[in-house]
Amino acid sequence: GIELKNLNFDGEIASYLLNPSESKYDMLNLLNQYSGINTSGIDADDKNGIAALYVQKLDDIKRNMLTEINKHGMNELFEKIEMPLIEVLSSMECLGFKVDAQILHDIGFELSEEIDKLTGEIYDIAGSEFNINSPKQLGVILFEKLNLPVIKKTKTGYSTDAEVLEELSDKHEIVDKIINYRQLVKLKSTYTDGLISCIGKDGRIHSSFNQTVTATGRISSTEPNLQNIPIKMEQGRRIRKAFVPENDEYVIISGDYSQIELRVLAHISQDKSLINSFVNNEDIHRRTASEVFGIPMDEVTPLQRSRAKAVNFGIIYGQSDYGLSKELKISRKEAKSYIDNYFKRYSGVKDYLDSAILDAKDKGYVTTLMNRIRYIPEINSTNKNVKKFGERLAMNTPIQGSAADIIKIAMVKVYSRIKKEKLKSRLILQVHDELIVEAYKNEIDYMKQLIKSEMENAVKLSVPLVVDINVGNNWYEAK
DNA sequence: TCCGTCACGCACGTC
DNA sequence: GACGTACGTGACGGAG
Repeated sequence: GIELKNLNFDGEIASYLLNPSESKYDMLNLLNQYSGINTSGIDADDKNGIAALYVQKLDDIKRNMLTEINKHGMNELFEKIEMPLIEVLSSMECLGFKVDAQILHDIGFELSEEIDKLTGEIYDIAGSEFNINSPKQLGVILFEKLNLPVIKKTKTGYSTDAEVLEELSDKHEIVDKIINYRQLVKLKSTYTDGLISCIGKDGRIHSSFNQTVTATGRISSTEPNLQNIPIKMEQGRRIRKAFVPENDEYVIISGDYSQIELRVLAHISQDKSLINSFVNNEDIHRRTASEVFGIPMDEVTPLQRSRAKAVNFGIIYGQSDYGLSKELKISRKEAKSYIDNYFKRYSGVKDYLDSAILDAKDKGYVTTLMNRIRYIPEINSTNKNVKKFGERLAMNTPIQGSAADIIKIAMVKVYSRIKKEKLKSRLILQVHDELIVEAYKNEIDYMKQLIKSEMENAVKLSVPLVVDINVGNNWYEAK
């Protein structure tokens, strides 16, 4: 019942923009960095004293922070994006997402039955009962009792992750059952039972959205995390059927950016070929396959397209030939040839990625479209692995972070139009490249148009931004 | 000795 | 590349 008004400065957020890698933005920290006073004598447990001092020094802190923000050209990012976003996120938290507990219970019950059945079968095959959830105990069964080959080790013992199990699957009948068991237990514990326990008295789930957690500018979601609800596998995807509108006067509308990160890459690199692909609205992975494998677009096989897709992902992450070879289960040499071919055909991308690394080296940080910064100290490490990691950060952060800038702009615009036009529809969720609106039925067509145009026109790039809109009676259907 | 709390590593869900 | 959560495990400390 209380409306937030006249928010114009938030010290935590200002400080986050000045260094998004910091783990805490508490008052003692801010005093220490921006008030100009010496905080070494302050007792960290004296919360009241710190708060009093913070308020006393607030004018200085604010002025110093704004000076720094100004120096980095982040005025617009701060004033027009992050500050207005506070109210948007607050609204999304308060509204929440209605969840049908019965659907989750039903799915949970099915999962329990299957888990029990698998558990019995696994015990029978193993010849003994043990805790399948314990990697330690599972390791003993697989690698000591059944004598399966050890593929990989962790700090503490045998690795039993999905990649390892995949490789062992044709060596012993127990392995597939364990893979299956793991999937089902994940669904049940995290998504069925986990989500049910988060449903509020109003029948809705109210996640927390944190604006100062990620180093790239993305927002994060906790208690529960609504940004990792299953979608890839049909079995898990059904969880989304439980996310429903308030009542039959509403529907769920989802608007998601098509290939936003590759479009951002096309824009910031100004690579001619990549820009051309998007301007001509081509199937981007098919085009990449055609370039990397040197064949016409209409001769690209499904396998080639899927490999090209992995190459595109790899480019965004700054992935090495080693990383790509593992991803595609091909030799390092073959992976290297894919990447080399890619950079030959998209030389603008290569030049840009090199320049991002140079930026990180001589300025110490990289920036996004809206001048958001991230320091990359790792890049000067004498440890080769740490240095390589820093290089990947330098390549990935401007891409991931610019995409985050763009959807934040869209969120502020969608939210303020809904508010100004007194619409009954409401923005309830963001999942990095997707916005979800609980839309009043009379407003469906209007909202589809509103979401699409505000998202697509959030910024002007050298390539079009394309948004796909879907409507349904639950989150599952709105895809 | 028992029990609760905590930090950590591992595994895995999303974009 | 960016996250958050569940679970098992081992260390720790207070209560009995």
